[in-house]
Amino acid sequence: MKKEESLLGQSEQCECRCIHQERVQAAREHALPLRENEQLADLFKAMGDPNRLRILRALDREEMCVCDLAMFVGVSESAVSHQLRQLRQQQLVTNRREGPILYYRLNDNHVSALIHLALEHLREEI
Amino acid sequence: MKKEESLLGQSEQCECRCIHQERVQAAREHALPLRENEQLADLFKAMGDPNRLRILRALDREEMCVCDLAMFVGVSESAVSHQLRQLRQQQLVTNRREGPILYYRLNDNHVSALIHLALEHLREEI
DNA sequence: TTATCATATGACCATATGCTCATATATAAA
DNA sequence: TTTATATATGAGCATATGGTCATATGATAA
Repeated sequence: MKKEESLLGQSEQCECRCIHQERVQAAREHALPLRENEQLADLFKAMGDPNRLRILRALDREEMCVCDLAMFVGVSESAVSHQLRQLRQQQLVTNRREGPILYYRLNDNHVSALIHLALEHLREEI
Repeated sequence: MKKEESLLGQSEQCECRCIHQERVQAAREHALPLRENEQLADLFKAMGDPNRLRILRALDREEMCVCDLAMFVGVSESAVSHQLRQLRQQQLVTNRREGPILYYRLNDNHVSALIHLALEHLREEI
């Protein structure tokens, strides 16, 4: 995780046999900033777990509280709470408090759109 | 990974305190089949690594061979090859052989669309 | 055939992940 | 205040993941 292209400046020659230097160069110019790339990966990673994905799908319909989600997913409330934290950190869900109960919902419609697009990909490919 | 809702049939009472049974029930009816949910998670997971994401972004422009990608990402060709295998398994990339060289490219435009949508989400949220 | 190049694959290891359990916090009721 | 409810959080552990190294494969050249 720490071996970045720090030492591979744009004009350096590589010791490895690299076939298309121009393409590598072009790819570098087109690449996302390190930090943004990392954030993007974190976003996909947050969606890349079966239980978190179930949670997102459930919240795509209506808001639910933690114990509902725990029962739906079939794991402990603590486990769901840990998962929800990751989803919150990636701005995938938000909540609203009603007394002692927190109602979770999707943060915006990008989430829904991402899932639907991915499902399309999945269903086309086979 | 093996504790599924196998024991939580639709009509059973839960021992845990669950507030909105109807919502849980509705979420169950709306839920994806286990296998499809798993596949969907695998797809997002494949996109949820910084180096694999860089590879996908690079291939979004033009096809590249393994050693190009290795140089671009800044890891060994072996590492890239391992990553490409995951991307192939998720149908995110394909390749074409030209002599001894394999040229990789994105499999379809869903991939590109997913990345752009996720980037939108990222950029809006802050 | 042998040698070489481009890539793939398996074993291994350090780190990351997801869960459980115990505990902490926050709100509401008694 | 004390008690209960709903959720959050930290530690610890088993498994998953991503990299390296060594080796295998597949294509081309000699």
